Amino acid sequence: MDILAQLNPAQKQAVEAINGPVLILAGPGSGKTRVITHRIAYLIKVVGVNPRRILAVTFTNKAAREMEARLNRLVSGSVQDLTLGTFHAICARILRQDGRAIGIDPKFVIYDDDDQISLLKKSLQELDLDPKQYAPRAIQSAITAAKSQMIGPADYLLHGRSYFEEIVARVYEKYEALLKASSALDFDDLLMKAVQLFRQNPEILARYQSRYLHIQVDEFQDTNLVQYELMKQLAGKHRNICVVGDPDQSIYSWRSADLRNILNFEKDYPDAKIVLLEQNYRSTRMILDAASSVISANKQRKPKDLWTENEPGVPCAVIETYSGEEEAQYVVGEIDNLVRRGEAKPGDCAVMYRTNAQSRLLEEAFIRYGMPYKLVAGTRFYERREVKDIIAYLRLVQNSSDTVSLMRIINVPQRGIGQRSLDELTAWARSQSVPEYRALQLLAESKGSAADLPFSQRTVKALAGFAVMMEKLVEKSRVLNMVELFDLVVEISGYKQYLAGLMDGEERWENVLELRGVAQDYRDRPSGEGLSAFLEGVALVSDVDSLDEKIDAVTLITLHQAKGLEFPVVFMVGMEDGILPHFKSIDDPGQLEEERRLCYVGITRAEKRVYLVRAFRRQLMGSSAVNRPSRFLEDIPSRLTTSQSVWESEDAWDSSAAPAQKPFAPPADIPEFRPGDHVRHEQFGEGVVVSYQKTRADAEVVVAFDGAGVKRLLLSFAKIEKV
DNA sequence: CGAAAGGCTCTTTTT
DNA sequence: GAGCCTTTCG
Repeated sequence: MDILAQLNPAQKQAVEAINGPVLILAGPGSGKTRVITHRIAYLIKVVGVNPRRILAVTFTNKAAREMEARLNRLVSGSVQDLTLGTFHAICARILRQDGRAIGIDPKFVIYDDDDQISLLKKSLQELDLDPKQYAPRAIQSAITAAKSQMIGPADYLLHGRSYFEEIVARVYEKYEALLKASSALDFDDLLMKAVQLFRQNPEILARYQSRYLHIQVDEFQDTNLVQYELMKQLAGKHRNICVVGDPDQSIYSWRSADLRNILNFEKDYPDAKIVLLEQNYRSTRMILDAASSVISANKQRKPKDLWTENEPGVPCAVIETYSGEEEAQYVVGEIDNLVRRGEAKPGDCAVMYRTNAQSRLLEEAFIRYGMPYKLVAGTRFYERREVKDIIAYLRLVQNSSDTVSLMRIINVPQRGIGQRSLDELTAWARSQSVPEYRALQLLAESKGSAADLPFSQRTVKALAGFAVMMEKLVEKSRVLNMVELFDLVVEISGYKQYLAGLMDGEERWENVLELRGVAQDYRDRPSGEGLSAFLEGVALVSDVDSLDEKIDAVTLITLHQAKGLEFPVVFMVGMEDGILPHFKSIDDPGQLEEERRLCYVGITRAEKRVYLVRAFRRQLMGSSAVNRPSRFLEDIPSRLTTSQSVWESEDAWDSSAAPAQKPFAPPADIPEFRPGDHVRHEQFGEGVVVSYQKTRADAEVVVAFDGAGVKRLLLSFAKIEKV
């Protein structure tokens, strides 16, 4: 196959420019992913570069997987030798490998947002500061911002000007000490420490530099300063670095993404070749024109000429409904219409919104209507309590210094270890200057002869019991595979029984089973390695990673998550001032421009149809508010739109009433299953039915597949047959 | 010690 | 309206 054959001249140029720095400015739908994959394929197949010597950075794990799949079609085999992943995943790998050089325990755990907050609260406590006066969230964002500029606690103190910053500096210092004591790194550390490692150890850097002959960075407009620094370090020797981005799609400045990276790239690499991809293959001309008219209202931008040979298509539908409920109902009803007319399948449609909170109304409408949907975040699987609990057990098995995990689960399920006992434990551990976990071990050893300890007999027993259980897990973890270890944890921690006694226990148990499905992917690895790979995997997933295109259901997704995706039909809801643009951004011109880019990203996801939907009034934070139409709507010339008002009524929609229109038509015969039935699915293979539940228009079945883990499937769309 | 109830605050986007 | 914290009672 000729790799260059199906590319336009600009794309071809981008693929062939393999020597030296390259900056590709790629408009939406311009075949960016195509260019990246073809470039890598070209390097491997035509130039003969060993895949081991190529590094490709993506924004999400999903993008990485997709790229891998596409590459496999272009150059079969050898793709697994590529280094491919997110900045965070790649840095984690580097630090496990070489972090020792700067004092990082190779068994470090990765702390997510939640863990960070817990640790910050603990820091405040130890410093005798009031968490009400100094909101952990605020401190966290200050620390994140500092870390993305590689400012450590000591530097922060020097920079600190306000009183708040002084406080932050103190907390920052304490927080770092606690991280260190827990052998933990937060997300920002992964990046920052990698840069630090390379700065302080030129010989280690040299190794990576020589290895990576070619470096490729996607979504460059959303990188921050540390990421850029890291990239520069790695490209230091060969200078074959290719970055792809679109300033108009920069929507992560709040996560310290810095558009200056694009400008600096041209400065740091004056010989950079710049390629513009301006032909759009995705959208109709109407959609592209509407998007262009929105984005051109931004002042801070280089004008760009996007064009397309696609047909004009239909105008964007601008819809006004009465309330948030009616908005959701309109969306479902309209999708139903499209499906009935044969214009689209549910899986062709996406509903996009600014804030996660907006998904609830939509979800309710989809459920009521019996329309299949998949929610991309919202559920936040890895943030669920039961999921985090089980992961905390496993983390503690791997790394006994992990205090945050220890404190999380020491009394879950209840073991009679209350707050007071914990305070005593912390105090005693400190007085003995040992970590909490070690203190537990000491207690377990001295059981009985512990008259001088500041604990009651009962407390000692409870604490020691926990320590003994954990020790058993640690011991077994050396011989068990990941699934066996998982099962053992759930069993001897008493977690299974604990859930069984809870009201929503069944639902939460299903989540535990789903996590077990993830563990199955690591079953075949050697014991210790399986555990650390599993923990790393679950620490660095993003919500879009779980999006499954193969399921024919409407996608519910935030505008941020939608970046990089495309759908034939896009509904953007909440097109109101205060929502998009968000009220927090309205007063700041810079932030307002980012909101506009967000709007642009949304519109440009669409291939055939765009609906811009708003509600006349809606419930916001409890009370009802009347919002003006989004100012971004004014930027779209009327020749590109059709407007319609579809008020159902002035009364709030009675949610208990039957749907106003006929429900989405399910296939006439829905097969029935029972738990325990053996079934086969065309993608997932064989498995056993865990549960079966009829809904109004469909049925949902949960199956534990032998290979693919536990899946929740809608029978009207998934093809399942009894074995 | 733990469960339940009541009161408080904040809601943007996420690797 | 949800989640988090504190208080209160058993």
